Amino acid sequence: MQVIIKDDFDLEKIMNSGQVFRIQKSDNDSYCIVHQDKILYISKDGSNTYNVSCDQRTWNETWRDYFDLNRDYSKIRKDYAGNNNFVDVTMNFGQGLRILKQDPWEMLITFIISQRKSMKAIKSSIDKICLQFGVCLDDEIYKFPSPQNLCQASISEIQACGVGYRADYIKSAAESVATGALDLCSCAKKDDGELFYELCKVKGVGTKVANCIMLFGFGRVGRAPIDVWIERVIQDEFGGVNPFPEFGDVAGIIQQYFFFFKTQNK
DNA sequence: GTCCAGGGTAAGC
DNA sequence: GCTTACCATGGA
Repeated sequence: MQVIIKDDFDLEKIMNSGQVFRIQKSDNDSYCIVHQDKILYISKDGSNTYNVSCDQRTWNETWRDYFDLNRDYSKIRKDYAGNNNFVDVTMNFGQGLRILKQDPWEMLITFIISQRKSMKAIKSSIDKICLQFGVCLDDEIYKFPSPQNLCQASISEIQACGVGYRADYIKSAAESVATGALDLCSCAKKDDGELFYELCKVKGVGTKVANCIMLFGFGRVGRAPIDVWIERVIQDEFGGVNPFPEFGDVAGIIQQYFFFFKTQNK
């Protein structure tokens, strides 16, 4: 089937923006994306036209939301252009980026793993976890393991995926979600403050990781995670003053332009 | 071998 | 409230 996407949409940039670790690029410029129990193969076929492997209904009900296609990113770039050179440069450089709305449970584990790890090392660990504990969906493509799958694993089995001391955190988080002590479904209805508070109760989840889970798993695009790269931006480009409050309810999107620019131009 | 990575926890103050 | 030592491991 074919779909038309007119707004900012660059899968290569999205794949390399540090928010998603479950996109694989194949030789023929086709991307394979795993989301929950679904696989999407998508490739460009014209300026605004894409070939997708799903039907219209699945596209509308699953992937439009996943790609955040109801938000006008070009308008956001236009709204914030012309005030600050660094903002202009990074928005231009990152044109095509979007904030994906991924599975909250997967984001919880993914960003617990992310602490003090490079993006490549994160992807390597996620791949191993899916291979070890996830269900096989298709040829060599594995679902991210469920909370039940993961809390049945031993600490040493989890550690074998290269996560080091984070294995304790992962096990504990999986137990919280599996037992219902942490209900991610009801979390989706909470406001930002309450959701942040709930996530920070999980061992291994602090301010930065909680904001990543909110931004990439709950679509809370007002949240701007501050990691080592963004901290450098604040020091080098804004004189040590956190600029994100001025970007209001799209601070997380601006943050993503900054992060992508910095990590691609190191 | 050395340094850094999308940080957090617990102890100490 | 704010510092600081420590945490395992992969990748450059």
